[in-house]
Amino acid sequence: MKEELPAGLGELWARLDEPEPEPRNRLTLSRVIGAAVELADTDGLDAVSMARVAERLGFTTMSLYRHVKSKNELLMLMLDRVAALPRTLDEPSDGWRPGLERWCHAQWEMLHAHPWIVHLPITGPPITPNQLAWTDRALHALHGTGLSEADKAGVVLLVASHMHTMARLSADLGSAASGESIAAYSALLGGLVDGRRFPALRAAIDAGAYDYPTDTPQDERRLDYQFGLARILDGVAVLIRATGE
Amino acid sequence: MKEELPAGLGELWARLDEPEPEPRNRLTLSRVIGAAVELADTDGLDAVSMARVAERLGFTTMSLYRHVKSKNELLMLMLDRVAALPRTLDEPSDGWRPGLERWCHAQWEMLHAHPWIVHLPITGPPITPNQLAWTDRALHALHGTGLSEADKAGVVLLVASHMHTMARLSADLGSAASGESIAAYSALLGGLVDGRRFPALRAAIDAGAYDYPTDTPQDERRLDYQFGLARILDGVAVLIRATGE
DNA sequence: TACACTGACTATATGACATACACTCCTTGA
DNA sequence: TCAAGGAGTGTATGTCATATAGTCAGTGTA
Repeated sequence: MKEELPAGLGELWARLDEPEPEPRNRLTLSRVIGAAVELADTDGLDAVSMARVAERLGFTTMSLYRHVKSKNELLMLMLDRVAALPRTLDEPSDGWRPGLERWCHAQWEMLHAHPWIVHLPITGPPITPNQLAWTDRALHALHGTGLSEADKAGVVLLVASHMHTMARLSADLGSAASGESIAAYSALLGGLVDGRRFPALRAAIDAGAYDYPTDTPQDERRLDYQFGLARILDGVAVLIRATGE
Repeated sequence: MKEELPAGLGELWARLDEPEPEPRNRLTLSRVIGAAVELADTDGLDAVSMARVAERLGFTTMSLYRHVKSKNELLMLMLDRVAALPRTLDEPSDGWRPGLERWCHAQWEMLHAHPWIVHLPITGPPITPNQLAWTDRALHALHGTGLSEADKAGVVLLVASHMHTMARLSADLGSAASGESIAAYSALLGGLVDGRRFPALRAAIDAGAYDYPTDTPQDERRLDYQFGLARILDGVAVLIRATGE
């Protein structure tokens, strides 16, 4: 959770673009990142320790530090590795709203392919090339709306935050695996909430507003981001209309 | 980040309500929580280790485990301790929107009084009494809008998530203390972003959309949650209007 | 051919951390 | 008076990131 704003960043990105020099049995930055990502994908972010990454590559723990300044840097590089912009986003959209919706869908796909992303102890703003690319695409989608640049930036932050939050919720619910604990939670909540202390909440629970569908297959049981996104975009539409007047 | 859904929860809440039995020099659950909260308030969440909490109380590390099952449980109790509903929210509001806005303001105050809240490694849904109370108040604010219970729940989740996200951003930016690194980031961003690769982002930066006001006093330099909230509530208004038809 | 240098990896060590486990008392109730 | 249990202690284990000091093979220079 400690944060040092990095110094030689450009240098780091340059190193990323270098081709693999000698494909011998040598350790490379790319291999380190790859192993770490694999670990996170299969066993979660907690499984990513310097020791385990090194072991998977057949080297000693400390060898990683030849290629990476700290574990924090490795985590940042993992994010960048995985956050490549999909082709889909290059096609032109008809209007800002479909554009942003497509952007969100792509973001959602990425966040679900690598659920550990939302658990990265990242503090501070995005600075990796791929992250900047995502931001650029979202801003681009708002081109022609008449919004000020500051408003565009605000909208992008809002939308991106929403996706991030929902993905995190979804990942947490999903990793409380097999749905059992979800059902358990529903029951727990139902039993815990006293109608006298919490009448509004009680009513919502009784109406089934907090039931998660436990019968749907594992993959579908993602939390839905659409509802919130629709509200947000409706609100953005209001702003755009007001700006145009 | 590992999650076990707790067993004897009701029992735990009951223990919270018990009056302090003997105010001698004994360790109590309440004192443990209090010391932990003080530590987090002054030195951040990372400073909260079982060892340091115990030291502050003049006991050994292991003594804490007599009152708390795990550090995770302690973190949950810290949150509950600090998340008491303020009186303000009891007064009636004229309409759902002012009601939600008041709710958000109160939430913002709380999150800023204890910035570590947003860094709690909480996975899974809220279950402490005070958290439920907050949810209940928010749902209550939407009473009379004609929304379905499920929609109300969706709106509350959306609004609460937004506050949480903005508080987190604000805390992170604030803890990169003294504003220096914020300015440093602005400069870094400005230098890093290539106008050919990221034209939309470049335009936004050049328009000052990503400048943080470094001249405002420390306390005011909080990230603003109002912009996003206004968009969200505008969107909710659209939904309410559509529902009423 | 000799040698020093360098870059890549290893070995070992440190200090923080959560927490298991086995105790030592002191208080309380019978 | 004594047994029992509760409260707190002491010690130990395993994991973690990472500092520091090697080791060793290959390379360029004399």
